[in-house]
Parts: sequence; structure tokens; C-alpha cells
Amino acid sequence: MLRVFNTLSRTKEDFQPVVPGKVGMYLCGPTVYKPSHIGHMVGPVIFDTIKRYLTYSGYDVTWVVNITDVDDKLINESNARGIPMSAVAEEMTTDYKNNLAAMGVDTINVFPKATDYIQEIIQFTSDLIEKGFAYESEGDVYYDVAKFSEYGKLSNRTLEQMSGEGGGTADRKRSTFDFALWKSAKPGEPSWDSPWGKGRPGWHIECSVMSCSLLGETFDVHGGGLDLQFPHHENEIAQSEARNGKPMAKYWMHNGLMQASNEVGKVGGRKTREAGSEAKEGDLASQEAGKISKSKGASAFRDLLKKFQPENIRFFLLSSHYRRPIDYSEERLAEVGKGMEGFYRFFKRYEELTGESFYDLTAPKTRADGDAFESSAQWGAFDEFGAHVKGLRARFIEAMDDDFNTAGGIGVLFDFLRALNKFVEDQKLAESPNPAALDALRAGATVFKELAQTLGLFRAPVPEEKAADDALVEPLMQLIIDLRRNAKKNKDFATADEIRDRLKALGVALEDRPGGVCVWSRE
RNA sequence: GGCGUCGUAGCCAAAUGGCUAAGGCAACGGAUUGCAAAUCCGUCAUUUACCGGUUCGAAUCCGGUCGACGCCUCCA
Repeated sequence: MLRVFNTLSRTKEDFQPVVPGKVGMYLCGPTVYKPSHIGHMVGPVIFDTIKRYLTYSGYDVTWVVNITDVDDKLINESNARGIPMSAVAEEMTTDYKNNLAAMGVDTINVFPKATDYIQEIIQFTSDLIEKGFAYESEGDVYYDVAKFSEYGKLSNRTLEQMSGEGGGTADRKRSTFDFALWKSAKPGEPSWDSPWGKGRPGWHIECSVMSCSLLGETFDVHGGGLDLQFPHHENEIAQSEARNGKPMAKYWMHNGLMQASNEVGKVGGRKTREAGSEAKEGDLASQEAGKISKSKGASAFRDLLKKFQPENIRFFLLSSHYRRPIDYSEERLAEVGKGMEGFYRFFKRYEELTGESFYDLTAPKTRADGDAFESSAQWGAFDEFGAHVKGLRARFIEAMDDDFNTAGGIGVLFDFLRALNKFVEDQKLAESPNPAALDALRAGATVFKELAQTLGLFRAPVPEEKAADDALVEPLMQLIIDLRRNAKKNKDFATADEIRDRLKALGVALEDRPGGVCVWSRE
């Protein structure tokens, strides 16, 4: 039974969608005014994994991620750069989507833009005024927080608790905590006609409108970063539930935030900004030293992609539980990358043994198919290995069923890797390939792939950095390896070792395998 | 000040009442190898910040102490 932690109840609940078999999922996406940094990838990678696992579990999932393309920050950026707001939005949306693609996040069904829903937003706002939950004030429209008795239920706070703190002046608002549904336009600002004059939507309203329009008045999963819990999600609930008179979402899921290691506060957090340090913008090294001055802290994600394989980053994000904050550092990323090498080596080994690519294996796409595969697989004389594989699969599913424990699942994947390698060793497959044993290995690798694909991992070969001159290098390497083999035959180990050592210094590794085979690779 | 989270080995990180406290990185033995690399086997937390309590039983629940954070203001 799949269980998920619901912020509303602050407990793990059995997962039962509103409509059996179907899941509607909404994730608050970015405001597209600056290039995304690694923090922006946390939610998408986690919810992509959640969608994969729900799909694996037999659900038909529709996933929506909004793009906020109208907002004060966008207007500022547009003015600063002297280009239209829409141009800023378009550029940053492309950056965002490129980053998602690199991370393997390709399961999002709809990317609605706020500016495509202006009429619906106006209608929604009118409805709230009509129902007495909102009021107009000098061209602005505000939500009247006092009218919504359940205000604060998500973030567990009450208006009484909040009153007494500083806050700004109420100016056009009845209460400091009222928030804008519609903002009147100042001269020169992008605007749309409305019953209250020219203006633009407030920040929270678009999510209520678009989620309702695309997923219905009550949908299953609403996600986002922990920082959005208040006020953003609280306000969404106030808007949607006041208008529709029913719960907005059944399960609210919040992911922990990325923090810079050795750093006070999260990446781009308030404290780091107030620290007022003088680090160079976007400099990862200075960021790790704990000096972030850029308002968004981290450097652009697209720059990080130049230093690390996308899959390395994805693996890193999934290697701790989604609700916990992640400490970011390049050291951590590199350490995770080191751990991943064992998997890649096994895939290579698998290919050498079977003549087939691991990546071409057809793995069961759903849990039910996996159950069927598991019981029909030909373990032959290797039923002990088969039983081991079954146990591993059960452990993996148990971890993922428990609020998407990807860290636990990855732990099982490492155990699985050892089991696979041990089978190859025990059966001496490299020395004497035995068709029946290779079938069992293939079955084991298939189950491994079935599990890994729910995490969105090991879907395609990591692109090798083929240098332009490989057409020459390949035969040259064969020449060197042949000469070294002759040296070894003559017991001239000094020469053989010198060749290996000097190649190593050039960044080329030689590995001797059983049967006198030698393989080389760039490091 | 209000609400909330966290503190597990040298580092990272699972497990939230009950079999031996997963797994990774690092380190150290052994098998294998001409030597390496890779792989496999083994060692690496009598104990979960600290103190006290509840319980037959606690890393897990309760109270306190210390420490690190988040939100309350734009943020994934």
C-alpha cells in the first residue's frame, strides 16, 4: 500500500486518489525572470520520480507545472534589460525547459502560462467578489482573509497568532494579511482590461485558476517547495475553496529546500543576502566558501551541467529523502558520481558478457507486469539467485511505497548491483559463458532496470566524450595494446607497466581482463 | 516573538516502538592478479547530541538542556 505524507494532516496517509485509477498532480513552477539554478530542479526531479512511481503502480497520472510569466520581478527585469516582459519570459522558459530535459524530467503533461489564463483569472476573481470573499479597492482586488475561517490550516497558524507582528501598512487593504488577486497597472506596465480597470493578476490566483481549469475543483496531489507553504499555498487554498466550496487538493506534498553547504541559510536565502558579502556573482567556488551575494545565490544550472553529468545530479537529488533539506556542494556531487561508477561498469560488463546493451533491455513498465515477469522468469538452476532478486525487488518497492523513499530505494539498488556482480563471479561468466546462466543474468538485469526506471535512472548511456581524433586514436591504442601484450608474453613486465603508467599520466586507463584481454578508457 | 524542522560512524544518508541500526564515500585486511585496476569476501555505530521519563521493549514516544536550520517578506 502506497503511503504519502500529507502536509495538511502532518501524517503519512494511505494514497487513494479522488477518482480510482487516475491521479491529477500540480506542481508550482518557476517565475521565469532569471536562469534557473539547482534549487529549481529539486521539485521537478522529485515529482517526476513520483509520477514515474505512480505510473508504475498502475495509475493514469496527469501532471501540470505552471509557468509564471507575469509578475513584479519580470517587470523589473524587463525594464532593466530594456526588452519586453514577454521576451524575458520566453528566454527563461526555454532555459528552464532545457534544464528539465537535461535532468530527464520529461513526464510533465501541461505547462500552462499565467498570461494564457487572464480571462479565467478575471472570472475567478469576480466570482470571489460575488461570494463576498474579495473586494475592490482603487483598482486593486484583494482577498478578504478574515472571511475564510479555515485560513492558516495548511501552515498551522491563525490570524490571531500572526497579528502583532510588524507587517506593512494596510494601505488599500482591510487587513495586512489580505493579498492581491488583481493589481492595477502603473503607466507603462503590461496590463489587461478588467472590470476594475487595466491591471494584472496577483501572484497566487493563477495557480488556483489553472489547477482548477486543468485538473478540476478537487485534484489529488499539490506539490511545491516548503517555502511555498506560506503564504502561497495557504492563499491558493483560500481562493479555491472559497470559490468552489470543496477541498482544493487531497494531498499536499512539500519538498525540502536546497542549502549551500557551509552556508547560513538556503541558497539565495534572506540571511545570506543580509550578510552582504562581496563574492563574485555566480561563482560556485565562492558559494561553497559560504559567500553568496547574488539574490538567487547559486549560479545558473546550465553552468553546473558543464561540470557534472545530468544523471549524476539527478542521482544526488534522489539520494536523500525529499522532505529533508539537501546540503549542496560539489564535493558531495562528486562523491555521488564516484558511487555511480560501479553501475556503469556493470553495464559495460553486461554488454561484454551478453553482447547486448543493458539499455536495450525491455523491462516491465508496471508493478503488475513486473510481478508476472518475476514469476515467469527462467531462473533455471539458479533459483537461489532468483530468490535473491525477488527479495531485492520487494525491498525496493517497500521503500518507495513508504512516502517515496528514494534514498532507501537507491540503497537497494547498490545491494542489487553487488548481487549481479557476485553472480557473474560465482558463475565465472567471464571465463566460461554458460547460456543458462546468461539467461538468469539477463533476467536479473531486467528486474534491476524495472526498478531503476521508476527513479528515472539509467535510461540511456551516458554520452562518452568522444574526441574528434578518435578515428586515429582507436587503432593507435590497439597498436599499443598489442605491443604491450607481446611484452607481457615475454615476461617483460617493466615495459608493460611503463606503458600502463605513462598512459595513465595521459588520462588513459588500461585494465587487464581474464583471457589476456585488455580494455582502455579515457578518464 | 509565533509556527515548524533537524541533530544516526571520519563524511553523506536510510530506518520513526520490537528480527543483526540499510546503503554510499573514505580507510584497512583477504581472495584474484606477474603487479595493478575492476570484482567478490571481511573489518569499520553494544549504539542514534546530552539528561531524565513512559514502556516488557525507544534512534523512534514524552519532558528538559545544548546545537543547527526553515517559514512568518520575493523564493522551487
